[in-house]
Amino acid sequence: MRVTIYDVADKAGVSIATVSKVINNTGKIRDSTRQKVWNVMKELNYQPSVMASALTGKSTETLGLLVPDISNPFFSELARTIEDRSHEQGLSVIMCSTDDNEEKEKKYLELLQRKQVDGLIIASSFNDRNLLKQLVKQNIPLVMLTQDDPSLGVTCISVDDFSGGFEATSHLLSLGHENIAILAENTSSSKMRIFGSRDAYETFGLTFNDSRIIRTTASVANGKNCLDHILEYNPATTAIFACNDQLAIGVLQRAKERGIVVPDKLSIVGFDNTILAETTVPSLTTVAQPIKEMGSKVVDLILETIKKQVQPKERILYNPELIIRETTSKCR
Amino acid sequence: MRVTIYDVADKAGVSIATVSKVINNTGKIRDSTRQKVWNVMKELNYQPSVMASALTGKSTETLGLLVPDISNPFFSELARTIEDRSHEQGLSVIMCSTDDNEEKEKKYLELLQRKQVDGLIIASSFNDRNLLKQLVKQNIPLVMLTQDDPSLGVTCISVDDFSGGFEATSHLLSLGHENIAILAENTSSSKMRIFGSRDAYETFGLTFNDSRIIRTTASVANGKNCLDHILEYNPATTAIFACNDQLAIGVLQRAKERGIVVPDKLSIVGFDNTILAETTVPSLTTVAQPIKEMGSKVVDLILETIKKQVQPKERILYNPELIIRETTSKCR
DNA sequence: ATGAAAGCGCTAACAT
DNA sequence: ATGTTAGCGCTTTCAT
Repeated sequence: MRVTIYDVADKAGVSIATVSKVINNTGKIRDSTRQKVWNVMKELNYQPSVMASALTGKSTETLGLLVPDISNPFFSELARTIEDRSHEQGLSVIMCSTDDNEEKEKKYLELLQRKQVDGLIIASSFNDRNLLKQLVKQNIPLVMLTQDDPSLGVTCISVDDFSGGFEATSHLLSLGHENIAILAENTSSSKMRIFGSRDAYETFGLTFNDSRIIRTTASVANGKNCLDHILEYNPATTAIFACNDQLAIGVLQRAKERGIVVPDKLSIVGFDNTILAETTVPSLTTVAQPIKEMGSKVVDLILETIKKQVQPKERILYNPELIIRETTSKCR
Repeated sequence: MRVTIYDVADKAGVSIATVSKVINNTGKIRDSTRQKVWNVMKELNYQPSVMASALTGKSTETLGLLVPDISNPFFSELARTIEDRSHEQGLSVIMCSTDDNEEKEKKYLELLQRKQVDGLIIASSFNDRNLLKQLVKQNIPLVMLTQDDPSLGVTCISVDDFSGGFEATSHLLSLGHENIAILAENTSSSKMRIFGSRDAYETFGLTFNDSRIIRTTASVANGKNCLDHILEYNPATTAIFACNDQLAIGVLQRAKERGIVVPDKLSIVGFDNTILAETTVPSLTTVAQPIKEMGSKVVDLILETIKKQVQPKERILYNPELIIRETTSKCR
């Protein structure tokens, strides 16, 4: 059987209360006693049960992380920094890939609550915002990541999507492209990127056309399909702004398959600057998010929220950075 | 406060024992009572506490997953299938990236034990095999993934690394390459891939040279450095077999940077067939692992182990598949 | 078919 | 400075 606090107490010749105190560094304990207990703990290889202590009201030292898909490089890179920072602070993280699927979102949220996670990091869009509102009402520590939705009244950390969309589109516009298609997801971030794009058009004195937006979800395969679609219905398109790297790469690959030279015949801008962006040829012009900073920050923030027991509802926007590589060139 | 079993019992006018029984579908309960309790649970949105039930000896419904690095596409893809399968079976998974760092390995193992995870999936090499042996001795359900080490006496799931190494090298050899460098990690899988490579040499009646092995760890950056090293000390090298895609891609990129045309001047074979392999240009010849099957299987197996409370110690090898793309060609 | 009560491993208030 | 004890929310005998 498991070594319990009783075993330690017995062997050390003290009460369990004393042992508990040395574990948690509370109360007043004589140094010699402390030392004795320490020794016994080591000797017995005693590991305090998180379950038991959580039951008494202490924390579970566990965070829940919801992302659309952990196998998407952007989110796995994000997850990695979150994991590192969490572990540094003594927390472990349970990962949940929601696929932007309403049922899964709900199920995972329930699961995580049953597990009494200390806090939730939500980097996945929620079809049913009410679920989130409920969490807030229940005062469950919660920080949104890559999901800037002020209406929720919780802390949001994200890149400045508006500005990112603006930069990406301005870049294309300044290269002379006017026939630009946008590949977007059904998320708040995509929405803001589109607004940024629209703003760029206006800045350039051009009119933005909603019909150039194609809705889809992040995957290389979808990127390919989108290009097929574009070529069929808008063959005059000279540039594509994809709201994430995976889509951009799908476009890039299909272009290659169809003999369309990038960037000569088609310029492409992605978003996220994942590892994928560097490994393609031509390498992908994209908008970088400061993944490390964001991941680190979100953990610090959720920890703070947990400690203070109040939802701080800040709104933190990081600056995106347009990284010009080889998939964009002058329109001709 | 949280809704507890007492609240439900009160409101339903029964004892907590009865409620417990309907939750777990144990004992004999009158249908009408069951219905009544069900209704109250729904009404109160009651969520049984995993903590409390775990404390009574039931499972925590949690798995620990140890990988070298979740942001490595191979492992994030693997993690995704594991996560999916686990959730299907009602389990959540805590992720731990060890970086093949002995301290982290130890720390995470302790952490996961304190959390009383039901089982461990270990896809990370262990510097200190004793830690693993201890786990086995403590009878903690444990399955090794991508780590075929029969000496451990536990179930191992992996691709047939020997055969993978053989295939990769045979491919190169049959193209006429004889001056092949190998980029390997310090893992059991790399070791077997090297043996496979050696076997290929022997099959071709050639002698394998240990000095052509370069040890490193998985990352694009390391791949680049390795090529620099090779070019300096073995400029006659015509082909490289990298034990994972990241290294292969590093090589590919550096080759491009240095003006070495792939595959004309240098052939490259990777391993894993991650998303990266398809997105490069030229696309990467690599050895595919059946990630989905392996991920699914490992969860089923650990579940079985948990249920039966005995370590089954099977050894499951999946067949690798050489995928010939564009980074390999005849030596000339 | 249902309930009372002991116990899981721990914390924290209260005694001593 | 240390110990006693009452919970925490649940499961599981054992009564009834």
